[in-house]
Amino acid sequence: MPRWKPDAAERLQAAALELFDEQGFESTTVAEIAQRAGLTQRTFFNHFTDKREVLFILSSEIQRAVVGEIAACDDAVPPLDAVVRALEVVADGLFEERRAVATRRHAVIAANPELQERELGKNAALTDAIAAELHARGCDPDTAFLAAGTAVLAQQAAFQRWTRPGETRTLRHLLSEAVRSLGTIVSEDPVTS
Amino acid sequence: MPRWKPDAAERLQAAALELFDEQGFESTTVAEIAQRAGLTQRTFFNHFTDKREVLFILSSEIQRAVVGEIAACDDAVPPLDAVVRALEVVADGLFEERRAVATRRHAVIAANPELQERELGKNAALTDAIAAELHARGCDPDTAFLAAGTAVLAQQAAFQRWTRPGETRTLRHLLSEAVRSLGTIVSEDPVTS
DNA sequence: GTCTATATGCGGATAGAC
DNA sequence: GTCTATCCGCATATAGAC
Repeated sequence: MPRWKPDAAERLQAAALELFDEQGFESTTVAEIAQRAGLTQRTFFNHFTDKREVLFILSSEIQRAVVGEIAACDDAVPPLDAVVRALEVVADGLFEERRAVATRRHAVIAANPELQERELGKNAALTDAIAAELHARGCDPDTAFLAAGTAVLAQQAAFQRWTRPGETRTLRHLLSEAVRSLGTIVSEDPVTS
Repeated sequence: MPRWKPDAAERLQAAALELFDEQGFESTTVAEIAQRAGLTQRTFFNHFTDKREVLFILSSEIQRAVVGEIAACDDAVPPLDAVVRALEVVADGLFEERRAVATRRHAVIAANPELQERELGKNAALTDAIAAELHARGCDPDTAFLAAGTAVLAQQAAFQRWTRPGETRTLRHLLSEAVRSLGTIVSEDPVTS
């Protein structure tokens, strides 16, 4: 019998999500979150550097997974395709089973500018990490940045749809659809043809 | 004879840029900036909501200009092309003559995470404004978001090059080049073909 | 607890426009 | 004269460093 219940970070995230949903991000204190999770404020700050960070518990894991998938991909695969395939694998492996939580989380973030800023930072970090991996695969830096940015943009669009109430299609499906839309949009541009 | 010298905001920005360049963003106080501009700390905060904002004095003007250009564009022009044309006009009209300042500004921002976060926010706001204008022109919201995001991504890549020491090509030229690169990257993706 | 810096609220002064 | 824009002074809340 363990001395403490496991998954402290996950329980803190669940408690935080509930409280942010009920009373808003700003008017919720870290002490409240810890109490609802059956832990102390000190434990909260042991797991997260600040109050916002409790909503981004999966970010680093996602980033590692995506970069790993790209690294494992055959070098002959063109850059954007490599990134999109990686995002699809991660969509199935990490996102699909968490749709309900992701939707509530998305709503909380949409309601608070501070959290939106943090999310933009996470997306930028993901883009940079992907670009670095593409560069390591032999891409020139500019192409790497554009391919990474394009893929993350498609991911954002897909994620936005995926968390809309009533939407039932998988994130993988919506991601493919977003990439196809991008193809249409770009090929319609006279400068590119 | 005016009671005060004109262009208080511009003088504050110039003073701030010098000081941030000399001693860094964090170790420069608002009082110092105001003093170098011949003004007081209170006046600084009358013009800018916080210390970072002094480096983003042109953002709202750029956003208005871009959105205006898109609105003025013929409805038959496809969405991405409309945005790219608008960015090219703004590149010539607002950026090209400020290359030296923009380069120093870019270096200061690159050296500070807080400023990078603010810049990401400005880019996201620009993307949203562009997407809203495209939507008003009849685009569906998803296409609008993707087209706006794509254009802003190309703009970011072009801007990054434009502010590299030794680079002499115009921002308009680099922007066209980035859009062409995007075309290649996306068309090489099997999902889109 | 003190010191420094950021940021805000409120009032007040003056020049130019009407 | 009144109104508005612009700027200054003072007080203060807040947060972090020491």
